[in-house]
Amino acid sequence: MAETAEPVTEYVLDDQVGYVLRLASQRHAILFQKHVIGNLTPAQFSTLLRISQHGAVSQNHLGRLAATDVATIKGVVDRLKAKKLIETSADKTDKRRTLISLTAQGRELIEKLKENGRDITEATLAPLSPDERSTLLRLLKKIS
Amino acid sequence: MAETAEPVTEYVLDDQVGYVLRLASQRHAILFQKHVIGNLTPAQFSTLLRISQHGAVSQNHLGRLAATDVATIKGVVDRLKAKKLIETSADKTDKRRTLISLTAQGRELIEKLKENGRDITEATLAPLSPDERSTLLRLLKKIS
DNA sequence: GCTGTTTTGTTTGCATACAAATGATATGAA
DNA sequence: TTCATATCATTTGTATGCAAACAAAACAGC
Repeated sequence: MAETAEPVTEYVLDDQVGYVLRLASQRHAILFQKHVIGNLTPAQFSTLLRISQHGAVSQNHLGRLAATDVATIKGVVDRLKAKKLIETSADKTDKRRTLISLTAQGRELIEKLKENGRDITEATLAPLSPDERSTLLRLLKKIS
Repeated sequence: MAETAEPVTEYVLDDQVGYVLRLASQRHAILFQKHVIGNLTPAQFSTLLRISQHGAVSQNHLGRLAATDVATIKGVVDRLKAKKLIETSADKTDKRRTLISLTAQGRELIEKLKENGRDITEATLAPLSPDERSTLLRLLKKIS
């Protein structure tokens, strides 16, 4: 009953949380792209919603709100600006800052985006029961 | 009791599965980078393990095994080759194919990587009980 | 054998994502 | 006030990740 070195348990890549997180994210990305309006990316979508929630924000602050790196948020902001969904203005009290806010067009889009986001979440969670959905959310938040 | 349009439920970005998947992936990526040996990325790590499991494979097949796009797997293979962990040879029966296999150095690394991978998974899942861990894995696979 | 279709590998373009470094500006403490 | 420190925005470099298009080779059906 002793003797042999117990093989801890075989290492199965498909059972590692990082790998499965990647697979789930991949499927969600496909569904997102399929359903999203305006050719927005997930990063652009989240960023728009954060501005809508928070009002005018600096770029760095916006990055923190949307869990996006400073180097990455710049590109996102540039592209949203090119799409005329956001606009920038100088912060009078702090010359380092650029205030970012929604354009009229951006504000108009927000409600549609929320509806859109619900559809995307629904499609992603379709294989799960209501209980499983809340459990998944709870556990994902716990490891975040 | 009727009259007003029921607000479906407010749209809370932090409760959308896509956003939370991204947050969980971010934390995992940080832990991965902190613990991994040889400066491997998650993609490089998975790819090495797949070659180890499967033996010599073509590049496209390897991409499918590791859930990595053909355009992406090329870069991963290039970098693993530059690190001298894998090597390529011509497929005699199919001139289109390049067979990819581990080098001696790559084979040597595999067992350490499995140990390493267990540590990374453990760190990522640390906030969860054993039951919660298997539930999370099960639900993630279900939406993949 | 021919031919239409697939598969394989490559390249380009776009969009995250993060580390690290830099310059400009703010701010707090000496 | 001045100086060390912190914050803001930007830039560079590296690595995924996917769409689209391409040439070469293989294959399936006739």
